[in-house]
Parts: sequence; structure tokens; C-alpha cells
Amino acid sequence: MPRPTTPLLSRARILAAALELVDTTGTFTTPKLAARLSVSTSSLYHHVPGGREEVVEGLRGLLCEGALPAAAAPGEGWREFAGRWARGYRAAMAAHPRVVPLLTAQTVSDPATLAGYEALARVLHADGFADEDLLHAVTVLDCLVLGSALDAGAPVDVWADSGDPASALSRAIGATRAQPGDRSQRSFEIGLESVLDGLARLRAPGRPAARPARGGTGGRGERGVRSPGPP
Amino acid sequence: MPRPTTPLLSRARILAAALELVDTTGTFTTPKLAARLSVSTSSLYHHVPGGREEVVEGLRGLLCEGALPAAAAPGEGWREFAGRWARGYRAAMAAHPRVVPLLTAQTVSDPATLAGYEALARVLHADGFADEDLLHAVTVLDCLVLGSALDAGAPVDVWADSGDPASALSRAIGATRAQPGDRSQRSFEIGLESVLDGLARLRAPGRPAARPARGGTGGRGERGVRSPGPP
DNA sequence: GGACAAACCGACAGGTTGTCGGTTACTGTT
DNA sequence: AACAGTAACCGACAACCTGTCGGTTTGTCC
Repeated sequence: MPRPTTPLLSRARILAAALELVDTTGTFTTPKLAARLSVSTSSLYHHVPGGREEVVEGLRGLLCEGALPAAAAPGEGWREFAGRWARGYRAAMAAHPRVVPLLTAQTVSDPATLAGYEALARVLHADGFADEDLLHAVTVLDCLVLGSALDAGAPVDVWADSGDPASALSRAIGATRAQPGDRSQRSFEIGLESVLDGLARLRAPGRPAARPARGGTGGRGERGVRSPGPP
Repeated sequence: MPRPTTPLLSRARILAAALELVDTTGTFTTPKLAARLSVSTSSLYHHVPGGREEVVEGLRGLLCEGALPAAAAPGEGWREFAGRWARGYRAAMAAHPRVVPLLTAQTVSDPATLAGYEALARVLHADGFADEDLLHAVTVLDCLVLGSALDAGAPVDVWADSGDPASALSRAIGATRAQPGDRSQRSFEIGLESVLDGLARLRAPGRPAARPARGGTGGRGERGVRSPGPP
């Protein structure tokens, strides 16, 4: 078939089909993507010259585009922003868990994702994180999000020795199954609150970790009272 | 060539060559592995019937074998053990960063690794973690280790917009470069201490995070005093 | 109208995974 | 000591994936 009157493909259509392909089958190959679009494999390269790698990176962009906050809301402190950042990032990944292993296999180049990291760094800087601590703070949040995104895609049973009652892990898995809500997300929340507390101590090493108790006045109350950065 | 007098291959030789291949080239294919062993590709399947996937899983075993502690030392509390567990796990991965993306692309089945998770669960259980919290604790540690292992393999410059001085991230990267020691590992330590503090609060929700000073009485003494989980 | 780029296709080269049959060496049994 | 049966190697091959190239037609711009 020669050039069609109205184009069959576009970058957006290709990425959407790729996301659907990975979501449903868990695999990603260019022939299968082309078949899903009723198109020959070689046609993809007109719209995605970088081939497979560029498509995967495009998926990263698709997931991160609206998920990573770009700037702190008025009056929003670093803690709330970092929480929003990490939760948004993880939610975007966890919504498409089978994409995550593809993303962890190649380095980040998607502009939206990079802008998201830069935005986090700006907020942390503005709220008093020292330059020598800032990258560590970003990295810790990044590790937790990525790790949790991988976890979200893994079946729990991976760790279970066929339900052996003598296994502490199997019993814990049974107890966790009875809980409401998403198992992986609950773990993430525990880790995130822990890390945010730890970063608060990193930011202000002098003071004790005066974090309001659960269900107390809430972290929001600290908004705006931030002291300037450490000397 | 027919069957040789002395075997050319063994599972151990194959795994060692595979590790070296991934460490040095960052790629893993069966033809390249076979070439490195001066053997035909099909010969590998006599010693590794599961093919590529089994080799990768074997690499996981190779890394985790001696790295994951099997039981708490006498008098060692859950916090020390969990720290040892996470540090050992991460160190094993970070020593071979290019293997990690291969591992995150397939589910765990290696017995040594699974035994490592079970050991962690046993210690947490023995030291008072409730069954409904235990899996979350394991998961948070797992996420942090895996995320950090991925981070250890990624070049820092991934996040740097070509050293733009207006970028908060670039400045932070510059400041971090001046620090001694391994950047990724320092981030991991910050995250790990944060998470251990958070898990201590999870274990004993009532009391403040009374973390025993290093070299203190040890957590074992507290065994059994934990209050029940949240309502 | 004519040159040029854009979008599709088929064909193909090169590489990866895994299977199968063939050949020879070891092992255990009688 | 003969003789199965198994183990370890190889070459060949089928199926798949990635990416390139030339060919054909349509749209666009001067």
C-alpha cells in the first residue's frame, strides 16, 4: 500500500497502542505493536525514528506527563510537595505495573520526567535543603517510588512457599490479604511517611524529629513555618 | 565435536561467565555467553535446561547466596538484623549494578533469595511485629533496596540538564560530587535509617520511637511486650 | 506543473531463543 | 568384558525481534 490519503499513524496513536499492548499482554515487541495498529512494522519508524527504545521512553512520558507536580502550590511546604510528588509518581507507575520493568531497563531521557525531578529539587532548595543533601533526598524518594512500583506489579505469592504454615512469611501474607485496600500501596505509605520524617531530620539536624502523632494535628499545620536552611 | 573426556561446562562455570559478561558488557545473550565459554549455544541447555531465564535467576542466586543473613546473631534485635539484611542485600546488588535490570524484569524464584526473605520475616515476627504489619515491613525494606540497587547503576548525569547553572538539580549534583564516598550508598543509608525508624514506630505504635542507642541493651529483651496492632 | 518530502509497504540482513537429531564418551549391570 | 543407557558436545534449523533500504503513491510548496 502506498501513502494513504489520511495518515494511519501518529506518535500519539503508537504510544497509546503500545501502552495497551503492555498493559494487556505484559510484553512489548515492534511486530506485535504494528499488528495492533494494522500496519507494517517498518511504518512505525516514520513516527518514532528511535525505534523500540524511543517508544518505551515515550511510555515513560505518557505516564509521567500529568503525574509529577510542577511546582509547589501557594503556601505548600516541602513535605507536602514531596508527598504529592512521590504519591503521584508511584500512582502513575502502579496504574501500569507491567510497564515498569521496561522503564527500569533503560535510562531516563523523557523531558517531562526530567522536569519532574527538577521541580522537586527546586522545592526542596527553596525550603531550605542544603545543596549537599538535596540530591540524596531526591534519590531516596526516587528509590522508594521505583521500588514500590516494581513491587506493585509482582504477585504477592512470589514470596510464599506454597502456603507452608511454618513459614513466617506465609502467615504474614495471609494476614495481609485480610486487610482492605491495596497491599502494595499501604506498604508504600508506610515507607513514604518514614522517609519524609527522615528527610525532615536531614533538613534540620538540630531539632528532634517533632512529627505530629498519627491522627493528631496533622502535618499540614506546619505549613509556612519553615525556618531558613541550615548554616 | 562429540562428548569430551572432561566436561567443558558446568552450571557454576556458566553462571560465573554470565556474571562476567553482564558486568563487563552490560548485555546478556545466550550466543555471547556461549562464545565466552568457547562452546556452542545449544550446549548450555544441558546444564541450564531453563535457558536464559534460568541463567538470570541463577545470577540472582549467585549475588544473594552469602549476602542475605540467615538468622539473628545472639542478642541481635530486629533493627540490627534488618539493617544488616538490607545493607548486605543492597551491597550484593550494587557490586554488580548492570545485573539489576535483568533481575527486576523477572519474578523471584531463586531459593537462596526466598530463604533470605523468610529469615527476615522470622526475625521480625520473633521480635514482636504483628502479622498484619510484617509483610509491609518486609516490602518497604525490599523496595528501598531494589530501588537503590537500580540507582547504583544509573549514572548521576541522567538527571543533569547538561550542567545548566539555573538547574537546582545540577547544582545539587555538583555539591554531591564533592562529597567523599559513594553517592548512591550515602542516599541509601539515609533512606534505610529513616525506614528503620518508621518501622520501629509501626511495631510499637503507642510509644515514641525509642530507638536503643547503638550498643544498648538490644531489642531481644523487649520481645513479647509489643502492644496489639492498630484497631 | 514539477520538484520534493511524507507515509505507507515488502524484502531482507543480522541477531536471539530454543529444539532436534547425530556423534562420542562415561557409567552401571550382568 | 560386553552392552545398554545416559551425558555432553555439535550443527542445523525454525521462529521471532530489530532495524534498514528501495519502491510506490500522495500531499505540499514554489
